[in-house]
Amino acid sequence: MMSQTNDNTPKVRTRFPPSPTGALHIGGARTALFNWLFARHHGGQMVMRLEDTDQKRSKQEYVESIISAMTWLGLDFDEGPFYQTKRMDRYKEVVQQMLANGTAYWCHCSPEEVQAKRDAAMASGGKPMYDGTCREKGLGPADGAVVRFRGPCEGVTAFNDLVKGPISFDNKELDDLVIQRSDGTPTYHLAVIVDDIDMAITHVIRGDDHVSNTPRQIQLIRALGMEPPLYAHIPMILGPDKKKLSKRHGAAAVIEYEDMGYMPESMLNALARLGWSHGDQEVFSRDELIELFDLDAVGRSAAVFDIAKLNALNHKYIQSAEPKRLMELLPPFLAKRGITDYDAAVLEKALPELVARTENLIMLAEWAEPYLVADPEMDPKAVSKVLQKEGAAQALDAVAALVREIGAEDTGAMDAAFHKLAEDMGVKMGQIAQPVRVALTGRTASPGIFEVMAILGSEAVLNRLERAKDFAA
RNA sequence: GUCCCCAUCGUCUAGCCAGGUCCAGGACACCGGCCUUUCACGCCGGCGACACGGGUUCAAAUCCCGUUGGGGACGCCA
Repeated sequence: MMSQTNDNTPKVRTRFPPSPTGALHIGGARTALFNWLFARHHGGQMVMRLEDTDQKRSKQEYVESIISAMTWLGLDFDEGPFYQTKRMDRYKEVVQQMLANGTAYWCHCSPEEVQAKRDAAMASGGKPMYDGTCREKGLGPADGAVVRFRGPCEGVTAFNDLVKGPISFDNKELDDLVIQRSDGTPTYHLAVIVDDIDMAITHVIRGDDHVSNTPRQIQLIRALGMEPPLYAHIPMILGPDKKKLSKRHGAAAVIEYEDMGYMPESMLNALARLGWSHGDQEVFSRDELIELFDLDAVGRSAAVFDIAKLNALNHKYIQSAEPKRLMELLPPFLAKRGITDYDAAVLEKALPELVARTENLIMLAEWAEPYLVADPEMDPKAVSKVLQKEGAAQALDAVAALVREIGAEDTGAMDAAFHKLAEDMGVKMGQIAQPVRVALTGRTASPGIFEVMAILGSEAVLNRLERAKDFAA
């Protein structure tokens, strides 16, 4: 159904049209992703458009934050960003055209009058709609007048939604909506359809909160003698309480996840799996997503965004990431811990031992710290629980001797030496390894002790062993 | 209120369109075990769902109707 089978079929062009009244949220990002994937999969294009006609709420800083969130996710666009506020003349022109061909009319009803009629309709059990008072009056422009669409009163407006299937609305349910405000600016519906047509959009992929907007937009487009694009309404994303995802649910802005230590590839993967699937596959690279994504595998029901799943994915991605990739993502997180000057070679050596233990970049930085600073902070609990125990000082001395003899870098030999030492001292491995671990890292948890020694190198190991004796009993 | 949409484990979902291979599969989470010098990783196992009621059919998670529940829309917001 979606494949482009003949040359007359226009090339796929999708659009992502956020209104710059806030940061890019999970839901918007998923919409952007689906539009982007669909366009990329079909070798088409995505255009970026900013629906900023609400000049009170739209801000340039939001434009920048939305685009930077998209950049973080790697969602680029082929055209734009276009600003609706820069296309006002065009919208006015279209309104004039509709006024001229009779598909729109001037309405002099005041907002208060209209609202009163709506309330009355609602009170008597009907749908709150404009009653068409000015529809046949043949009025002209006036102070405070708006322009309304002259919608069909009979029949149905139907469309075949690419994810939900056939949907139809009785035209009686649709009232004559305002297309131009009294200040001369266009309303949302008018601006959207003009843009979708002018920008040659072939597929409108958006949240299913727009389903009921669709018949009106189709009518508007037809009133201009044009054919509407195809529509695909994707299910909404809900919070854990099954309500529309919002700030109440904690981090909803995509960009916050960057600061929380998530890799963009994790986020992309998690977003893709919300409402879309490919059999039992859970992990997808960007390229796989492009290759496999299509609208027919998009589900119809709303999905709850589960942070635990994102965590699991992030863990997986960190674990399988190239050290190089991690090293380019890590500096900001290290800097937050005050670590700006460190030996990159040590970090690179440590990384493979650390990744299995962390599910985000914040944790990774935390785990990396003891290897990157000269005197890692000693956890008081670790000191009292391990270092200040009977035999800890002797173990430290014995290990120092081993290091001088074998060198901390020879993991295999050190392993053997530790076992022999434990046997000679008549203690369990843990009674040697734990004091050494605390001495070397300041903590009770770390990678394997031999790996830790190899990462640090003989010199640092000896220094730390010596230093730890001050803490030992 | 009216209209529209949706309904499989706690969560994301496969299966549904082309009914039997499904006493429903995977992933995350959770629980237990193994591994083990710590913390993890990993591995093995467990718990756990077709919203309800009718119908069609030899046979329904799959098709139809209804009920219930949820969501959305009904702006001179987008």
